[in-house]
Amino acid sequence: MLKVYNTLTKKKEKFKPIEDKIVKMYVCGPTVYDYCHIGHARSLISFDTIRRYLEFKGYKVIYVQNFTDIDDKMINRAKEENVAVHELAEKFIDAYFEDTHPLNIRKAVYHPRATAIIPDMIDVINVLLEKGYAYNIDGNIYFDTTKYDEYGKLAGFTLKDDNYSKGTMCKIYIGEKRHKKDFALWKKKKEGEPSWKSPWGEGRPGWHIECSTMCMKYLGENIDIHGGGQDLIFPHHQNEIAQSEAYSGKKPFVKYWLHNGFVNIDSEKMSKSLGNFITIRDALKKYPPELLRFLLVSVHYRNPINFNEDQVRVAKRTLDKFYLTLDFLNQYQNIITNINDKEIVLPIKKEEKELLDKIEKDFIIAMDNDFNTHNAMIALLELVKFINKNMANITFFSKEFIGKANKLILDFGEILGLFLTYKYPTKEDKKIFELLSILMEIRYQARNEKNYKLADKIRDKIKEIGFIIKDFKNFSIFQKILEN
RNA sequence: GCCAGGAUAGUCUAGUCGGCGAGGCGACGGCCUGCAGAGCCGUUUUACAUGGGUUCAAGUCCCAUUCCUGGCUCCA
Repeated sequence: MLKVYNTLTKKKEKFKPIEDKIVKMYVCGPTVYDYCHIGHARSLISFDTIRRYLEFKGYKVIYVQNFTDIDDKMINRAKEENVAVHELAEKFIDAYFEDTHPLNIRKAVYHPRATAIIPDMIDVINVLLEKGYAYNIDGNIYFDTTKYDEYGKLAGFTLKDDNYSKGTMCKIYIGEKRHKKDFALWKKKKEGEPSWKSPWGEGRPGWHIECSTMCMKYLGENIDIHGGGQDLIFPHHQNEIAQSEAYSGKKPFVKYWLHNGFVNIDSEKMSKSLGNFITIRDALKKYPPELLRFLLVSVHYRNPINFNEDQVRVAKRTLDKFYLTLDFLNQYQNIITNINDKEIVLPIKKEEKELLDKIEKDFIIAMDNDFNTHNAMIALLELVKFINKNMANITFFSKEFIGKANKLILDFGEILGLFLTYKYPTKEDKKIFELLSILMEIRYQARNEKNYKLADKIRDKIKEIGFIIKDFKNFSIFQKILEN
């Protein structure tokens, strides 16, 4: 039974999509005025993992993620760099895919851009005006939050208790808005800015309206999951709810609101304003992509994660344990053939069977509990430890166990977006594997004949190509050296 | 001020619709080893912010308090 924590109710709830077997899922994507940072990566990886798990549970997931390609930040940055806004967008949308691909973040079913749905947004705004939820002041259209009685329910406040004794709100410029929490649906054109024609004159959409419009256009007026970072709860998601429900008259707009926690750098929030952000691009120069994904997925998605060298080091050590297991399982056949002329096939042992069942059960229990990837990983780690522990004694395992253990780790690994190169080796990978296997066989013989000169030469040469060899008592394993 | 989340051994991270004390890292010791690297084992056990309360039983539930983080303003 899958349970998810819903920001709207602040409780874990049983997950039951509106339509059987189909999950309609929308995740807020980046504003494409800069490279994505590892905070984005965390959000994207969290929801990518959630998507993968839902698919594992048998749901068809319709996953939509937007690109915000028009807003103040876009306009300002374009001006600074002296390029057109759409050129800026092109550049960083391309960069988005370049950066997310190595992290095994799958593409959404739809990746709409705000500027591609301007007519749809205008339609939505029109209806809001007609229904009296919005007002027009000289070509600027605002949403009237006082007309929508549940305003604040996601963020945990009501307009009534909107008292701010400690300063923050005094700074807010209310301007022509009727209420300080009212927000722009449409902004009148300013000189030199991109603009579109509308019934209220030239202008451009406000920030929040694009997500509502896209949700409704691609998924419908009621969707199952809407995700994003915790910083989007207010005002962005709150405003989305208000305008969507006001538009359609159907509640709830979103059944489950899911929000991921922040990435902290040395215990401080990573943010653009603090300037302590690390782009995915820079991180990938320093760390292998799988290590990054592993690190980000090893913490529950709602908890804060502290990103520093120490954490990376710990993650690396743990990941190495997985690699050792996987390489062992993969090379098991070679190892066995080297050691024994003829194969000994033993039936799977009770202990092995029980362990596999337990791991599978634990993994699913963990993931069913609000996608607790941390515990899911601990379950897999238990299997890894069992294998690594008994590895030195090669005849310990039954062949059936080897196959099943390998499949289990790879299948579950795929849900976490890990170990995909083991599961889906390319033709090239397979050839390399065959070649290395031959070399390992030769080296094995050389070592048996105490011809260490040859054995070491092979080891050195293989290392130059990018593989290290680990010798155990009766056998050796080759491992790919991770590249950044 | 309001809202949300948190405080678990040297450190990081689980567990939180109650029922004998979790795991990783680090440290120390050992085993294995032609070399190298790695691996394995053991030790590091009055761990749950504080004070009350409920209970046969509380890290877990209730009340109060302290401190931390985030949001209330563009931000994943």
